[in-house]
Amino acid sequence: MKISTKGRYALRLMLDLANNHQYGYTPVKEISLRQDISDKYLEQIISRLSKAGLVVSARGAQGGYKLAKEPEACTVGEILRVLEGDLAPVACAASVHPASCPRVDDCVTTEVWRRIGNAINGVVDNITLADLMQWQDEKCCCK
Amino acid sequence: MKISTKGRYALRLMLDLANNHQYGYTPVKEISLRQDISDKYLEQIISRLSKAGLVVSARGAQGGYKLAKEPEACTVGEILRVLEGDLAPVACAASVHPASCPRVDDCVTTEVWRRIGNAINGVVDNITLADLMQWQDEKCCCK
DNA sequence: TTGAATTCCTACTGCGTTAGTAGTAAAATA
DNA sequence: TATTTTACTACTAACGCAGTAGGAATTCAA
Repeated sequence: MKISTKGRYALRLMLDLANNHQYGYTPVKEISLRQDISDKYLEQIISRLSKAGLVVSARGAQGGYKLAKEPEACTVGEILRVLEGDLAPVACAASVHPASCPRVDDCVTTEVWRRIGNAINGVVDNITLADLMQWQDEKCCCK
Repeated sequence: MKISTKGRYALRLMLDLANNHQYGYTPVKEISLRQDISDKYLEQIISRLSKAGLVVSARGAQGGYKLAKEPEACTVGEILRVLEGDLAPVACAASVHPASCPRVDDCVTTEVWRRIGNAINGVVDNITLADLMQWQDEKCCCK
């Protein structure tokens, strides 16, 4: 019941892009240095975020990646789902294509999984990158 | 971000015991037949529930397992934690022994994981086996 | 026009976890 | 004493995770 490094790194990556949003394209290598994550690994992750349309890329020198939309319009839920898939804790309770199960008729545990899934979605769909940036500032000020 | 078969089977197992609570001890083999899960595998699962004190066992003929407390006093959270461990989505946000992390000072994503964990706990700690039994009845009546 | 920077694509690998299977010892009952 | 049942532990096949590696394609700048 854990989120993989891909999902965790994706969030740090996107927050990094949000922090540098004003400077245009950011190369993966820079993020890699700042976040201390292998650039090759980050590449795989950001490539999926790119295909999902959450970031846009520019090749060649001076290229890199930037957020496809403003930080306040990008939710944690969108990001995590790209890397982790549906956030329901079991396949039969997925919110998009629930897996069919022979026991579905008399299985009441599904309701538990459904409620957990809803709770998770309720959290991640209501936090944006802008929120994370603000939390950062608040944390910073207290020091 | 999925719950393993151990966790899922554990819940079905405990619900089965709850349904048969009035009849005293239930042997694993019976549960295995009803739930269509390998008895040897169930044995491993129930053994952990037993060590955790959620069920009590009796060896020998006419033996088996039964719930250690009434269905209304046993929450889904207790059950899942025995098999899945802490339900926080990442180790650094665990509610009992959070893993320490070198980035903890400037890492704001922890707050996301903490909120997800709280949401999950909020759900599972407020559903008891008795609730599941009631949902079963309601489902049954509609048919 | 060449070299450097950068994304893009895909194959490979080590390792730990999951999902079981299997066998046997110990205890209790009838 | 035979049968039923838990208790314990070792084993294994398959899979997913985490990361490495290498090279092709594209773009910019000197």
